[in-house]
Amino acid sequence: MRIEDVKTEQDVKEFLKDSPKFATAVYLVTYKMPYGKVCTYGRVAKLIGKPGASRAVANTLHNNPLFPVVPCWRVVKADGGFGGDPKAAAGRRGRVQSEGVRIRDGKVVMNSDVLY
DNA sequence: CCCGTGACCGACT
DNA sequence: CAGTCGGCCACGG
Repeated sequence: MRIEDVKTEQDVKEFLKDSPKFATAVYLVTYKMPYGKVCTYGRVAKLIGKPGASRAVANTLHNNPLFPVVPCWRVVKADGGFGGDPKAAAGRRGRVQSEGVRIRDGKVVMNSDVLY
């Protein structure tokens, strides 16, 4: 299964059939995130029934094998900041901003409107 | 099965 | 409001 052919939720599941259960759940939730919205690592953890696993979520998204099908750039830190390698972080910030999300001091302006 | 590794979080100073 | 601190947890070696 090639990444170019992944176009539906089923395709995503198929592509990740050999991945750990937790990782699959993370990518699936992220896959559903709407354009122009963002979510925090902690919230994603709760959404998949693993409250407290924010770090694990981050580790997982760091190795996103389905970029850009799975919009991992829409997942940010609790304070709206972008973690990881500064270069990559800047790239994700640019994408989020291009989707119309307001950025201030390098961080997403967190509010109920942009929060998924 | 223990251990180190992080794109983290919330509480507290 | 900016740091610090302890706790968290899946994953791979």
